[in-house]
Amino acid sequence: MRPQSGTPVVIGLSAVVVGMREGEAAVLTVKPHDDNGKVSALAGLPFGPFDPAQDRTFELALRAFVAEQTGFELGWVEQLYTFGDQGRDAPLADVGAGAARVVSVGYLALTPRAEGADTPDTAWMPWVRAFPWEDWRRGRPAAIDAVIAPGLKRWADEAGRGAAEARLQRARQLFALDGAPWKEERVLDRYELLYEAGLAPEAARDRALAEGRAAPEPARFDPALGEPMISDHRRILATGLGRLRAKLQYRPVAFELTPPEFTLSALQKLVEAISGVPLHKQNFRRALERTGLVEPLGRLEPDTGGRPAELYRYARERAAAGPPQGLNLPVLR
Amino acid sequence: MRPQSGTPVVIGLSAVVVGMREGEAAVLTVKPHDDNGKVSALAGLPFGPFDPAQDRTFELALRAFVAEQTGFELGWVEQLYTFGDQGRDAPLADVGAGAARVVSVGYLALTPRAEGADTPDTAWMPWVRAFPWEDWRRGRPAAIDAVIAPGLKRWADEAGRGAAEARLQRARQLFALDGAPWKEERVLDRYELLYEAGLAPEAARDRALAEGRAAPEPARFDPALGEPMISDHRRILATGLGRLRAKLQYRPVAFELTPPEFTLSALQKLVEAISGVPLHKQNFRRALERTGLVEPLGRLEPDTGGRPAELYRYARERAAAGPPQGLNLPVLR
DNA sequence: TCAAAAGTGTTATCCTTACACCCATGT
DNA sequence: ACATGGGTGTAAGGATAACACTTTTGA
Repeated sequence: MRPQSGTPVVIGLSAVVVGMREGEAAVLTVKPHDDNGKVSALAGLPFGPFDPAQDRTFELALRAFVAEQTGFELGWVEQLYTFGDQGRDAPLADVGAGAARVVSVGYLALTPRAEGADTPDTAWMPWVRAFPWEDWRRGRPAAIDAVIAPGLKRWADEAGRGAAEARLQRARQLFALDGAPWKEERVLDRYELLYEAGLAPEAARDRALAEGRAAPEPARFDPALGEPMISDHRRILATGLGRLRAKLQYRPVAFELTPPEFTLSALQKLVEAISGVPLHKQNFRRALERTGLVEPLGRLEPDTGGRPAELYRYARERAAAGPPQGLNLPVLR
Repeated sequence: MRPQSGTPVVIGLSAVVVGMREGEAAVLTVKPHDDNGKVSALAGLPFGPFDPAQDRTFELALRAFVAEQTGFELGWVEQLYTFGDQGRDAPLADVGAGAARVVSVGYLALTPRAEGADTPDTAWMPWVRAFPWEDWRRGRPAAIDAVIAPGLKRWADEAGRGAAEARLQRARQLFALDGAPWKEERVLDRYELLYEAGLAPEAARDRALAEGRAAPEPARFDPALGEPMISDHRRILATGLGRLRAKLQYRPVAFELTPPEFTLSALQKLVEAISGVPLHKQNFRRALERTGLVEPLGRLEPDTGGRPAELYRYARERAAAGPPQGLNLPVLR
């Protein structure tokens, strides 16, 4: 196997680190600065280079640079996806003399300890800030019908004949328009649709860069369309959240985000924060019980504001044994 | 982002191409030959380099070189995993002067047309040949208890105290020993276990290479332990099949493997060939019916050997609409 | 007429969904 | 006593798993 050309490849690693923070699901972000110390206005995911001469595996390299960059030790980690397409502002990097192609390998990491103060360079961002339309916990977000649907409609109308209907169809399916069901795990497809439709500010930026124009002033937080991120990081984040939401349904990943002891309400809040949909209390508990993955400790948590709640722990030993696993989501209403 | 060293990275692409062939699920393999035309004794997956200067996306590069190498046009394609660990015989490649680190991006591809004659260089291999223990269609494979379980037992006994029990536990869960349930989608974990336990010939080879010894004569097909492949290709294959089996249960991927018209029995045979478990006829049909993904054509297929069967087609339009999707597997017995 | 495969009916059981109500604490 | 969450009971409907039987062809 020989490379056909002199263009070198650089492999970058990025991490979607998810944890609970003050009852909200949050991701670890960094404010990148260039070599002159100028700090970017937009946040990014922790990312770093993979050194082919030194790093034995991607995962070890990832753990090392996240610890170095953010002071954070990762627990549960899994590979997400490898991004190599041109034109999504995963652009050229300088390497000695000349430009290199950057390929970035994204990872998803979960941690039960998302505490610790934010520093000037790192912060935990409630991920709903990046994707406000993904939060259905208090019902269908108004912005979907007020802003997103009209925007997509406009975009569909720009297309010729057959294409317009196909675009509308996609919009309907993904954003649950006209009574289509909401599929919470399709986070990436929704983001991609908004990107294609030009509703994500990253799209305009990438187009400008591709055409050699100056990138427009980065847009800031928009309550309907969310907060953009540097490079293709919001896309990687969407990939991670989609994967996490899907995984919730067939693997006991929720427990990678809990402290060692927790109440069932806290667990439910957690699953709701990740999946973005409200759950039916009793059915959630019954489903949990059926899995046998959780064990009451016989002790109470008094700080609930009402009746004290029983504390539970995750019975990890039983996770491997039982036939099925993973929670399912008895959606409320 | 700057590379820390002078070691270059080369990106390779590999494809797990799955199709039905004479009623069996098969993967497309190539017999690699070196520059002198000497052909390897072992089969490999189609693989090729990614050219950072020419190729816009991984997927386009993949389609191009698979077509070139095997004459095959791919249909449905999805990225599997990116393999970059050292020591799994994804070893160094020659690049001009000096060695490069090879990172390989694996893809899964499905095709309804696995016909066409084998050539000297390419062949469709029934994938059960690589993983005989994965075929439970005619009941629990005898080799599991006769060969694999004792082998794993020996391996566990080599470990000290606590470790031995952990190894046994893993073996029990993955290979359904002592009444543990069989989880058909854990193809990769099972292969990895066999590799760690030294029951896959690839392990001895990789150890020899890592220690600078000559690689042992490649072992050939073993009816219990399967047929090894070059490099880490059997691992990539296991990743692909595990993914495919899992996906069967929540996405309508089975139809990417069918011809445009098919009988329900043929579809059932197909799902059984992929998942490796026997299915309950009527419950399979009922489940299918519920999804509404399939439409009778009102015509019959006479060549069944018994009563003619009704022909169906996949109603792709309906796939996007309906709430759930994917078949589930009503396992027989 | 018989083998071979296609195709159906029926039931018990379990899971899911949904409704409504009771319990224990702090103020 | 009442507000605030924690924590049940129960019943309808639907999905699953398992049973065995009928139908239609070719040899």
